[in-house]
Amino acid sequence: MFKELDPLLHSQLRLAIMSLLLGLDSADFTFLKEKTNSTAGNISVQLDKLSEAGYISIEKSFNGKKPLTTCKITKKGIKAFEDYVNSLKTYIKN
Amino acid sequence: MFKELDPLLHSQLRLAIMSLLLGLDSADFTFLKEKTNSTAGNISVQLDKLSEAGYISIEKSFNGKKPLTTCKITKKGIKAFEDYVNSLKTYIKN
DNA sequence: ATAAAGTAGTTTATAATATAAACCAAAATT
DNA sequence: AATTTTGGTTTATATTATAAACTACTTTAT
Repeated sequence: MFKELDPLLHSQLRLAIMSLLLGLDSADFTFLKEKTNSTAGNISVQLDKLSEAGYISIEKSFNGKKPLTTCKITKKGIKAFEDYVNSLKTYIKN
Repeated sequence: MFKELDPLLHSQLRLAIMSLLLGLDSADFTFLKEKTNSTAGNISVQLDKLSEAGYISIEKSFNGKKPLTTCKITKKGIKAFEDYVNSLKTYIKN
């Protein structure tokens, strides 16, 4: 009947992050922070969780002298997102 | 960009309950418990929350000698569900 | 040159949530 | 009459989301 909803994706902020990353080659910390209208702390925590799950990859470098955190969605992440959306449909369709 | 997700509906079990109620005239406690594959305690708590928010109405009666808790979705609940689905679409549509 | 403000984050604390476990009362079963 | 089942509620616990506080540096103003 109802499919399980991956708890890692069933979170407003993490879902927003994944949704953004799905449409882009990559995105940096500040971009995600602005687009999601969230706080740095919250973003930081959620990126870690997504990264630990293997849903995104994170690269830390420097943009000139400033730290730069770049995120990409992984294949596993794309799959998880698609599965999540499919599961969701068992709740909201019709 | 992303719309807020009503935290009351952004919960697997409450969403399942609402989804069920949306398609029925009414449903009783046991039915909801079985269809959602959840525990009585969890159902009880979530029904209270939905009821307090005015998303459902709860009627307690007896079926012969057995207690019977009957739930109906309210107009407010239907509206909230629709809004939730629309908000959700800002995250999952491509 | 140095103080103040801004950037790009991380870590820690707190409040809210979901969930399960324990419990209760009555009814049905053995 | 003791045990199990039914239909729940209440309480406890573990997880989560979120914000607040902090770090480390850079840029800007004085």
